[in-house]
Formats: sequence, C-alpha cells, structure tokens
Amino acid sequence: MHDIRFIRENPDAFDAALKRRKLTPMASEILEADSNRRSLQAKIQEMQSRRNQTSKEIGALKAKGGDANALIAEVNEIKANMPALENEEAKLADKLDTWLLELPNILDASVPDGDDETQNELIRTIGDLPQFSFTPKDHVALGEGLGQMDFALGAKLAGARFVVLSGQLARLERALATFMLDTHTTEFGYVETLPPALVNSQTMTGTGQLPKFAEDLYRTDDKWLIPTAEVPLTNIVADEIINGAALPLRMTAYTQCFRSEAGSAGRDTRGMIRQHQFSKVEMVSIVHPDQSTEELDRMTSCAEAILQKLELPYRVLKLCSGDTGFSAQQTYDLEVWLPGQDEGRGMYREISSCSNCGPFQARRMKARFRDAETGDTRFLHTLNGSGLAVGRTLIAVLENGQQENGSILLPRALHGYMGTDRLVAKA
RNA sequence: GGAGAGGUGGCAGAGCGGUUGAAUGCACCGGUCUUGAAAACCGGCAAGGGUGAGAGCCCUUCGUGGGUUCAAAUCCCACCCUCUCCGCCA
Repeated sequence: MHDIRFIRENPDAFDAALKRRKLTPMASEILEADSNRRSLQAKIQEMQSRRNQTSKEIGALKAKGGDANALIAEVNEIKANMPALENEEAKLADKLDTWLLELPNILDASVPDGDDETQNELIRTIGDLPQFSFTPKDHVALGEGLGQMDFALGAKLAGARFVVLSGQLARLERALATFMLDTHTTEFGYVETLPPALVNSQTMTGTGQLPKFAEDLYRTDDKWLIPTAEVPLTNIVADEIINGAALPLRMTAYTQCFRSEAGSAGRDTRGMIRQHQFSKVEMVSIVHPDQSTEELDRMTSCAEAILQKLELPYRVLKLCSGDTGFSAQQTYDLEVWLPGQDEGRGMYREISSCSNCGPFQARRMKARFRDAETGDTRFLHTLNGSGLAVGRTLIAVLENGQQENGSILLPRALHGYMGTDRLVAKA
C-alpha cells in the first residue's frame, strides 16, 4: 500500500516509480481524487461539528426545561444534507484505496532495470558443480527409480501437480525441514512458529495477495489456504504497536503452501518443481526502518547457509525491475544447481527468494512500532525469505547426490537426521 | 451444533441515553527527593484523519456492520471472536 502523503509530496518520483514497473503515470489522477475527497471531507466534518454542537445545546436546554424544538429542527436540516456528501466521499475513498492497494511497491534504487528473469543481475556463484561420468538423471527418474516418488498416485488422489513420497524420500522431506528449522532457530535467532495454514481475507490483504491476486490462491467458504508462511507470520504484527526495544522480531515456520498456479499452465509440468502443494521453511523479520537493508543481507545469508551446509552449488541474483514481486522493494533469489534438468545438461532453479518489503505491507496491516526517542508511532519494515523451499531442496539433494546405480549420497549434514548416508531403491 | 456470559486505552478494570475520549489501578515518560537506586510525592501519557505558518481548532474510533434518537460505549438487529456448560469428534 502506498502512502498518499508521499504521492502528494513527490508526484514525479511516484510516477517514475510506476514507470519502472511498466505502469502508466497515475499521480495526477490520484491527487485529483485525493484533493476532491479532502474537500468533501472538510465539508462533512464541518456539518458534523455543527450537528454535534447543536445537539449539545439541545441537551443543555432540555436540562433547564426549555423548548428545544427549534434546535431539533435545525439539526434535522443539517442531517438531511449529509448522506449525499457522505456517499460521494465514500466512493472517492474507495477508489483511492483500490489504487493504493493495487499498485505494486516502489522499487529500491539498487534494483537493476530489466524486462524479465533473463535480465536479473548475477551477484555471486557459490560451490563447485558436481562432475558425473554418466548423464545425470532428473529427480523424477531418480525418485521413481528408488520406488519412492509416485506422480500417478498423486494424480489419482488429487490431480495434476501432486505427488506421493514414501519411505526414505518421505523421511528426507521431514529431515530437511527439521534441519532447516534447527539451523535457523539455534544459529540465527529465529523463533520457531506454527501458524494457521488457513487465513481470513484481511490477513491475505495485509501481505498483498489480495485484492489483486485471488486467482493464484485456493479458498474455502470464508478462508484462504496460505501460499506461503510469509502471510500468517508477517500478519502477526498487524494492528499492533510494537515496543521499539523489542525489535527486530525474527520468526521461522515450516508449513505446507498451496498455490493454484493459475498463470503457469503448461510450465514445469514434469516432476516436483511446481506443485499445487509444497512445503517450505519460511523466515520473516520485522524490523526498524533503518535496519531493513542490512536485515535483507542477513536473511539472504541465512538461506545461503542452508545450501552451503547441504553442499549444494547455487548462485545469488538480484531481481531486475521486471521480475521483482508486487510487495517487494528489492529481492535476492537463490538458484540451486540441478544437474538432471535440461536432458542432463543441468540448470539453476529458484530455491529461495528473500525480499525487503519496506513499509509496504506494514502500511496495509497497520503494523507500527513506537519510536523510543520521539514517542511517535511509525510503520515497521517487513522482510520474508524462503529458507528453503523443501520440495526443491529435496530435488537438489537427489540430483546432486546421484550415483550411476541410481542411489543417492546424502550431504553430511543430513546423516544424523536420516540415520544413513545414502538413499537406495526399495528391496 | 445447543445453552449461557462477555468483548472498553499497552495491560487490568469502571461506565447513568446528553461537558465521557472515556473513572481507577498497573505499566511507561518527565520532575522533586537521594551520593546512586528504590520508595514516596507532583505532572504527563490512545490511535487515525482534516485544517492551520504555528499555538491550536475540528472529525472519526469503546469487536465489526447496520438501525433507533436532536444526541449512543450506553437502546435494537445481524455477524465475528473469547470464556463456561452440554453434545459430537481428531
């Protein structure tokens, strides 16, 4: 959500920000509605003031036993004219709210220009790519070879884009999630949290999924399935005024995530890369505005630590203007190396996305803190990042650890969690 | 699902249809006192918005949305949530 005061004071900067998002300038249109609304508001408030004042006089007069009929008639006269103005004001306020809620966040100055994911900026590449003396298989071949990954069964039970894992692979999912949570809680100070997986519309609006992206979500009668734990975790501070001394707040959660993938028909149809249901360990930080840039680097490094401990090669990209999400000011993507993709030639695929949303979500959520020095309330900054997407991590562990005979050597960090150092086919 | 009770400021907790934006206590901030701290005492302390150079003035908000009334935290209706009991159930 945008700050109308910022637009009033910096209309040109606002339009320039829209332009970076490939949107047409709107500041003058917004400001006209804003100015009309405010003048209506002033008129309405003036009438309300007179109404309140006269009503008090009526009370005082009646207390003395006087005849208040003339004053009552006066109030009725004032009130008769109010609904028309109020309706008009409400319509304008609605229009303004819709704009402010549906326009994407202003990009940070550091975000490179670009149209799409091909123009993201490579920041660093970490780890050595595994070398194979054979053509590496993808996780589908490997998982089915192990007899522990069944897409047909997923389809029977639920439909396309579902899978059933069993045996060691089912345990691997659990091991990865536990390993990630253990790392974030014991090494990085995130508080483990178990939030609802269904949330109401207000919560979905707080983080920016609604009102604009309803078609990407699954819904029940009156609730929505979370597409990421970012939604419930971030909204924990909605409508709150946090004591500034308590910042930063850091939370992590392992949850199932549900996405309709409405815009992705035909993409990534093979395998576990893009499922309607997947699990993810999410990190959320709630910080003082001065700290959010630094916190984004910290959060990104926390996600990277997981990849490093799992001995998975990856690269870090800064998303360009055309690829940065609706609520984000700036985003780092972590892409893991998947040697089995592209016919065994391998490719990098997104496994984490760490974003600083600045005050954008906080303004939607009314999430504030009290500044100890000034005593004022200010909007918090919110950040979220995957740490990591568990399903894609499982894919990476399979494809990077594969042996010619189809067994999988596990990274050392998982041996304790798995009770073994390798995955082998069912007997 | 049924019956009952209740939702008021950061927290606890008063509140008669009319000077109640809301008593009181706690917490918090400032001051007096003290070598320092504590205690005690004094003072301050809701959020959002409009307007104004500013001091200030004004509007809105007592779970949410409607309604009654000249006037609603207070009355009426619907919904949401919490608690207690009963039923059902992982």
